[in-house]
Amino acid sequence: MIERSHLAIIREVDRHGSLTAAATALFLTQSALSHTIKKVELQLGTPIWAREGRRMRLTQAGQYLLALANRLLPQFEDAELVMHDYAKGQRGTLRIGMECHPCYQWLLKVVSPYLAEWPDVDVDVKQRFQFGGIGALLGYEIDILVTPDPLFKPGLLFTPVFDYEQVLVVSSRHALALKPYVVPKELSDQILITYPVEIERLDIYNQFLLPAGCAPKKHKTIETTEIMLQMVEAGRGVAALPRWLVEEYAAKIGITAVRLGKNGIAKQIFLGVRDTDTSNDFLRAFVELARQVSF
Amino acid sequence: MIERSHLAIIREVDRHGSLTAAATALFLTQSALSHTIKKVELQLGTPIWAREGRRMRLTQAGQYLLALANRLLPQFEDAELVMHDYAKGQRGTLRIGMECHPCYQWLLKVVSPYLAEWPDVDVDVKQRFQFGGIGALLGYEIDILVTPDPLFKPGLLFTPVFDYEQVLVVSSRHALALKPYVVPKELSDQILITYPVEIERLDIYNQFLLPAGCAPKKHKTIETTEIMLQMVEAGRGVAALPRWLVEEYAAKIGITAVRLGKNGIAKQIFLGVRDTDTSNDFLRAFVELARQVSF
DNA sequence: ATTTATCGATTACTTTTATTCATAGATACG
DNA sequence: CGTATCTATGAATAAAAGTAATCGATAAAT
Repeated sequence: MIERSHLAIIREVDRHGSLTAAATALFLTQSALSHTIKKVELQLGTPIWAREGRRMRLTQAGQYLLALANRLLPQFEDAELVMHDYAKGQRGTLRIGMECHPCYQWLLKVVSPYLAEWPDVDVDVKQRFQFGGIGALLGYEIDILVTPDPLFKPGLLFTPVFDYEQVLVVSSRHALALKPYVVPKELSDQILITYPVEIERLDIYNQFLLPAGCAPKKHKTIETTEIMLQMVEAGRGVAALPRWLVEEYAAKIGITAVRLGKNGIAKQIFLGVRDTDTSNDFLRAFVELARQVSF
Repeated sequence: MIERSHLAIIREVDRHGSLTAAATALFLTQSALSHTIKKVELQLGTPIWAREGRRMRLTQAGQYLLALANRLLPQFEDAELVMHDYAKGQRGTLRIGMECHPCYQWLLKVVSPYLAEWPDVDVDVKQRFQFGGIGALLGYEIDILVTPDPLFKPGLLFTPVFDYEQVLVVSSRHALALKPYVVPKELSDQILITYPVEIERLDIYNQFLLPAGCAPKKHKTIETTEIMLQMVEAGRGVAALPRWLVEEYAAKIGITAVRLGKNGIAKQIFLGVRDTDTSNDFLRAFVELARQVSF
């Protein structure tokens, strides 16, 4: 078997020109190298060097191995640096799962400074999970889950990162735009636009319409926030989104936020992680940064 | 230090799904693997696997190492096959040096079947040497020297591979074309074309003109055999070449071979090798094939 | 629900391998 | 021609790798 150490010997002998010098560079005695070399040559069945007096000339086989050494050794050495980064918690891939459609806009604000602070950490964002966000977290599909619905399970740890109010978005020219708040039955003649997720995960149903026994005139689904808001602006329907998001867009397009019910719908976003990962520096740093950015 | 064996362990554990199975594949006990793994993880400072009950899941660091293993291990394994070929004398590069210009045509006839017989041997031909052909052989610049001038030195071994007659080539329409042979003074009014080498290495001078105290009217040098022969055909000069070479071209172009002197000039081509290389199979095979082809 | 089989970790012990020391033999250099 | 320097070698030793036996945990089978 050709070992890494054999390649290292071949490279150092070539670099320093003699066994003795190579031995010093490798922190070994000349005798140790001589023994090792003899064994390797015996085992390979072919000499690596041709002995000419006290000079050692690489044979063709030796030249082949030298080329191999110069190719492979740097890869070993690089891998060791990488492993050192992993060991220090400086390197890795942070796989973030999103169970909260509008949070994407918020996430971008966190990821941007995070990437600058952790140059050797890659960030990956996933939005679809076969067994739900919690399942993805437990199944190591993702490392952090961004969700409004924490599930306190053994092995998982949820941290609230920011609070917001879920509001109704309507066109600025809409009849409801001037109201201080809307009540459920006012949506009975409206077209409601939501993200394409199960109704149980839509707060406007859970916490607003269903308790009052109401339903919108029609329910449409749209993937992207931008298109959804343009539909709303055009008076083609109303939607429920975080207030901060609506206010951000309100500067650019004609939309208005209206409180849902007299007291509004208060929401909270959580970051979930596996508790085995709490010692991971770059993961903990992300959670920390997420909280800072949000206040 | 990451060793080849560590990469092998990571690959086998991944392949077989368990330490126990990997241990079997590596002809080791499960205990041995467990020990080695523990040591490596301790030394790297980061776990390679996350233990979940009796399951082992690769960490990100582990996945990095697995990728490294899949990249590097095949190169080790391939190198071992190559070394095996070297050991059996089946592989290598045969560096042939030529000190005999027209022999190039002959060499091609030998190399062609040789390459077919030794698929893992590369052939390289060199024609210019800083310290002469013998020097190139002794300095490991080449492995075989094709030369008409053997020099019996300790450490070198010369084998005659074929005999030929050096003849004068003239245009078929040339006055000398009909003679049974030429004498030196008949060249006094001729233009002599030779390869661009030292005069001492030109037999037509050494063995023909100089002993008789004669010289050609003019001496031109040309690198390539083909152009030289076309010049001869055009009546622009005469040249000295091996008879077999002239006869080969005589079928295509209008040239004729004429004996140099009453008895002609007999020549012999030798292959020279270092005596340390005589145990090299593919080198010995070349010398052998060269003799067979030439008879 | 309980037994059984399987897995990985651990401890103590054994074997193998790597390394060193001391030294011989060979070779280049002043 | 001696001297310094190089590689090779044998015996001794230090270090590493491996094994056997066994434990605790966990799936799978009954």
